[in-house]
Amino acid sequence: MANQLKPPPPDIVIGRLPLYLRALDLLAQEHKEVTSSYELGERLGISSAQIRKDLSHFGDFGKQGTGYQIDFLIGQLQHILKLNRHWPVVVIGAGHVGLALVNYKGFQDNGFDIVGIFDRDPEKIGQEINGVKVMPDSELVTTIQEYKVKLAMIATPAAAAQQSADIIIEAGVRAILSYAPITLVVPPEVHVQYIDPVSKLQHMTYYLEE
Amino acid sequence: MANQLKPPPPDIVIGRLPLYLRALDLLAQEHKEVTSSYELGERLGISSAQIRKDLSHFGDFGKQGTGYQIDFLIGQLQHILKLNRHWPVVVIGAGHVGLALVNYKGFQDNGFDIVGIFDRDPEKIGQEINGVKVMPDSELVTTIQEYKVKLAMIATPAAAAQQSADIIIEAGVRAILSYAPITLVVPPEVHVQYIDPVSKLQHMTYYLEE
DNA sequence: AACTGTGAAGTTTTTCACAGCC
DNA sequence: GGCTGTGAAAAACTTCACAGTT
Repeated sequence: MANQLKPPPPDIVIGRLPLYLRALDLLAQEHKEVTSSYELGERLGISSAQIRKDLSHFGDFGKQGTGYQIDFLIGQLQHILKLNRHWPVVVIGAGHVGLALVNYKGFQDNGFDIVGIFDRDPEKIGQEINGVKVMPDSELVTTIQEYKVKLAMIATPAAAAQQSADIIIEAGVRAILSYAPITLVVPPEVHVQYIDPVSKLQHMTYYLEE
Repeated sequence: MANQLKPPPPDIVIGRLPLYLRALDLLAQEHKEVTSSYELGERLGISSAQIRKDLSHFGDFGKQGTGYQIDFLIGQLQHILKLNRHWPVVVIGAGHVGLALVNYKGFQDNGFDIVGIFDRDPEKIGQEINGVKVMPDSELVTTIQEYKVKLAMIATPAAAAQQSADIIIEAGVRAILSYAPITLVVPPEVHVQYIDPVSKLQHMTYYLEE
């Protein structure tokens, strides 16, 4: 008999779930109780078929003729993405980018708790931003272990990013959001996402007329 | 006779060109003169075949047996992406995110000149960050027209983002990098890219163990 | 020997279109 | 009538593999 293991949902599908969640949160704020793949699709600029197929990887969340119960679907997506808990996060690098991250309200609002920001420059140690004290790199490993931190944001110069990544992975970090414009080399069990506004601007200049 | 129009290069390919450019810039800084699709691929975690195919949409830039002349390829990519000039950019919203953008060195280093940052809050007007004065929204349209600004970064709260987009598009902006966590509705000739660190973290928590 | 450029093959992703249910 | 879930079809994207050039 053939092996009937379902393939895991594609990563590209996982990446869209946060968008669905955002749109659903907005609908809930508008006191709507039910929505459809058509309404969601229109709000997100995505086809309704794609939304239905994406969700079908995880279960039958809708009702034919009716659509999706918004509260219920939010709960399901939060469960799938493991968002029904708080996640401690560390920020590496206390330059302009690192400080902006600590100041950004969106993390706290969505259950990502910044438990520390770290820098190798002694000048920066001790200052407090948004209730978080800048600590020396020497405390990085103990902090990660103490809070069982799995998530980190790297906001160091490019030259320091790989070294930082090596240290925090060794200490237990398993997912990195990097603002440094270099490709990090990490073991396969570690996930990395990049944010590079310059690359996104350069992508769009292609389409601009001179 | 059949119509022999080549299809335009896929958008996903355009999106990788800035990465290639970054890797090439690094190689040039290391005083290397020649590279190969294999070396580039290894540095970027991309297959060599994909790099060759991507580049082949725009011309024959390499030499068989040798590889790619780094300076030459940098020049070609800059030309393709229209980076052999400076681009004026406006920032909408002078909160933490907007201010961090004005402070970020990467834009200036890559030819993106922030010519103004705007806010509707009178309290914020007049302060100067990194040589740029915060101006009231009322000066937005005239500034865009004066500098012929085609690129904008939106760093307002979600609730204000669509309205800001409408205004700047009307004034002439054709590409928007939005930090607001909502999908903007824009006419087809306007390009939009989003940066949402929360969504990227949520994408990765899927893969973490509880 | 080393490496490009590229058709062809393979894989992934999206869209279509409709049976089935409310 | 309105909407989901889903096989099947279509489209998009990536990799293979190799002829051709230096």
